[in-house]
Amino acid sequence: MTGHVPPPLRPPEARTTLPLAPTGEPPQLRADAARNRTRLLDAASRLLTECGAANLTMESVAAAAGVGKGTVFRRFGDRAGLLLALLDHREEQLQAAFLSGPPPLGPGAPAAERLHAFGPAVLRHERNQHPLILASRTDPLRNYTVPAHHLRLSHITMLLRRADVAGDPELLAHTLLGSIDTALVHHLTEERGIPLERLEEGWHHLVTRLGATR
Amino acid sequence: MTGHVPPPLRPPEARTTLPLAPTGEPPQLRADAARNRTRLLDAASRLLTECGAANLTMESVAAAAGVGKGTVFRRFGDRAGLLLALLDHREEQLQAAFLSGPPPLGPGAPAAERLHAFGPAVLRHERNQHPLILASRTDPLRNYTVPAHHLRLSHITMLLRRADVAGDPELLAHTLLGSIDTALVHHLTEERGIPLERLEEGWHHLVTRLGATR
DNA sequence: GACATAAGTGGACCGCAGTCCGCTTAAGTG
DNA sequence: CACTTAAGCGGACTGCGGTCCACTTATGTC
Repeated sequence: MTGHVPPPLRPPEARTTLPLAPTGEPPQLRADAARNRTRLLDAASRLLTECGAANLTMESVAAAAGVGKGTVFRRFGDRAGLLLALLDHREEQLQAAFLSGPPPLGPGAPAAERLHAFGPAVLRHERNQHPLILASRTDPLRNYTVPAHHLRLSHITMLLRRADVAGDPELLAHTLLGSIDTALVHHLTEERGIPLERLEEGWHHLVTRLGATR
Repeated sequence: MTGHVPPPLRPPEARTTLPLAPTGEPPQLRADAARNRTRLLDAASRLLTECGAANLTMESVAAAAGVGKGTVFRRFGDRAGLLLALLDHREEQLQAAFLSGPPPLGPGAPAAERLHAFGPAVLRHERNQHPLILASRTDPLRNYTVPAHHLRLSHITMLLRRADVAGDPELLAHTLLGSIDTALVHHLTEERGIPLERLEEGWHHLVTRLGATR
């Protein structure tokens, strides 16, 4: 979840040494690269609060971090990649909460309960990050390939199965996630003036209707 | 639905003449402007099939239509506006089908039937336009303000009410539309290899589960 | 410590979206 | 038809995302 290294560029490289830990890839950066990475993230996060997402240019981030523009792109691939990396840290907290946190969101509660708790948790988690999240959504398809989304999706799918909800679990999971998608939520709350509470009620109603009774 | 005139720029202009028809705005273009508009749309549509959406630049469209670049922007606002205008014509056919076409999609059938018919109709309508639709989605919020989306939304909302579906009709309508959103459908069919038929089944299941029995 | 090399760096460069503003022209008015 | 004016026009210009490649450097090896 953590290391965004879009251009791994490492050739297929048939492993000669057996992997001690089953790490998919070694995201280990060279010392200077790792230092520049954190510098860039710090600079970006500072500029973000100072100037807003709209005024955050790749060049300004590079300048603020004291590195060249090319370095930013090499590390994060593109602008969306940088913004996604900024979101990543926060996302880990949410993930920890639903993967291993206390019930009803975390394990320990019945699947239906966890399902009910999931929507409000996401809504509240993203509540203050709408601008950044929206700014990271340039390509409408990219969202589906982001690791964070994948994790949420498989989590919901798993809960739907465990709760014995009828229907296609994968499609239902997509639909559920779609109903609390940031863009939609932002539109409903900001443009239409619908309070978050009503969205939470909507989530509960939907989950109930799909057959996950509390 | 038809006239995209993003920069009307007409000042508040307290009407002195009473409007004979209650037209919100006069989208009537000057003769030369109207001619250039169709020229631009023709050129764009030609370039689109020849080079694909990705290679469609505003400058190339302008050149192909024999007008200046500024004219394209004045008429369509931005790139997305041009692409949306291209989609508009096709969209009208779909609208005609669910607003005044034959049942079960059009009026005449019970609301639940129409609801069931709506999903497959949209899926099939958009089937061949994914690239163009996706290319028009730059701003994740814009979709919600597009007239076509608004119309679909209020249509679904109306059907949900008439079918006496329990819950918040507006939120449910958003959720239903989200479940057949182009980006999602494209991802599921192209990336995940899920056939359209399965998506249609998913739609029927969802609508049924929400309480609209056939 | 000398060496090899893969990884990292930075800034010149490119293409395109979008803006600006002085010029042109369609279309009412008398 | 002469005149007025608001709408339209076009292309130079700006700013940013993204690419490229010659140069530098960290790191493992002997």
